[in-house]
Amino acid sequence: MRIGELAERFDLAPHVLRHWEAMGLLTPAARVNGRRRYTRDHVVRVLTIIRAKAGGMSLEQIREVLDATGRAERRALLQAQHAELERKLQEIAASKRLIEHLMECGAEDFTQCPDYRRMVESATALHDEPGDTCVI
Amino acid sequence: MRIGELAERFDLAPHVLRHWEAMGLLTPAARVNGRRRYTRDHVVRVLTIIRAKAGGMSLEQIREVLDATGRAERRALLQAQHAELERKLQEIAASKRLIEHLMECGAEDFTQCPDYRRMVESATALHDEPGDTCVI
DNA sequence: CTGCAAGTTAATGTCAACATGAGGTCAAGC
DNA sequence: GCTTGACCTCATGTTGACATTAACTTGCAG
Repeated sequence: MRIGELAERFDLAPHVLRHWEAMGLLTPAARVNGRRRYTRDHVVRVLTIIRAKAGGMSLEQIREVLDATGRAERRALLQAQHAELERKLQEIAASKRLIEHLMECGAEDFTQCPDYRRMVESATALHDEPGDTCVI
Repeated sequence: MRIGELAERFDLAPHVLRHWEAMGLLTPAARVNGRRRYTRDHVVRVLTIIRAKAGGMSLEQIREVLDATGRAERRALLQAQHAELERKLQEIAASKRLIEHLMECGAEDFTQCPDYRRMVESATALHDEPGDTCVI
């Protein structure tokens, strides 16, 4: 399988696969006259990379997981990533609820809506000292 | 309220607020001897920006929503953003399920696990033509 | 044999969202 | 009057994940 075929299969540009290779994520099975050749296993690997990216991992993080030797090491990395995903889920759910309210509320200047202020406050970690004089 | 105080309140660097201003997201209420002055309303605005960023919006998108005049225009923007958040939720949930399986599975080379291959396939939009000879 | 599409490396450009640094201003405290 | 610290503008640097371009080689059709 040549680079063009593999790239087209996932609607990627070939240089993306070369980039991933340069980043240490995807080493071709062989070279034929200098051209890269890939196998079925590489298809799974590319799928894995795409899925991991969709979950918000950086190429560096993906490389760590793919390179991890042994179950223990990989488990630790995955644990961290799992927690991170859970955090993101909460974060996005909060933003979503906020938007739902904004659409219902319909006040001309939504920053003046007391409901909105309450939601924003509760959804954001405040670094206020307790007893601060400026009450938002 | 000076820029340093507002920034510290959210654990931001002052130059971040200046950057947001340069991007058209946050205009100070006034200037005193050239120094920016902010009000309580700006606190809400900063919170809004932070929350929107946490939801994955770009500064440009945030500016559009904040600048939107009229309920209709804002509603349209929010609708789009709401759909986008829903998509992200699904995406992240899929990645999370994948990771959960990886942690349970524990095969030495997880890319060989048939369960894994099935999950990755189902979780990724494939651009294969039906009847393609290479069956992953 | 001649083209041409697809591959190669290497260098450089892009984009967003800041970060950093230079050089200057301003009010307060000693 | 002099220092200190927070502020100012303007310019340039950084990061991650590519995108683009240049200049070259190779595989295959006609």
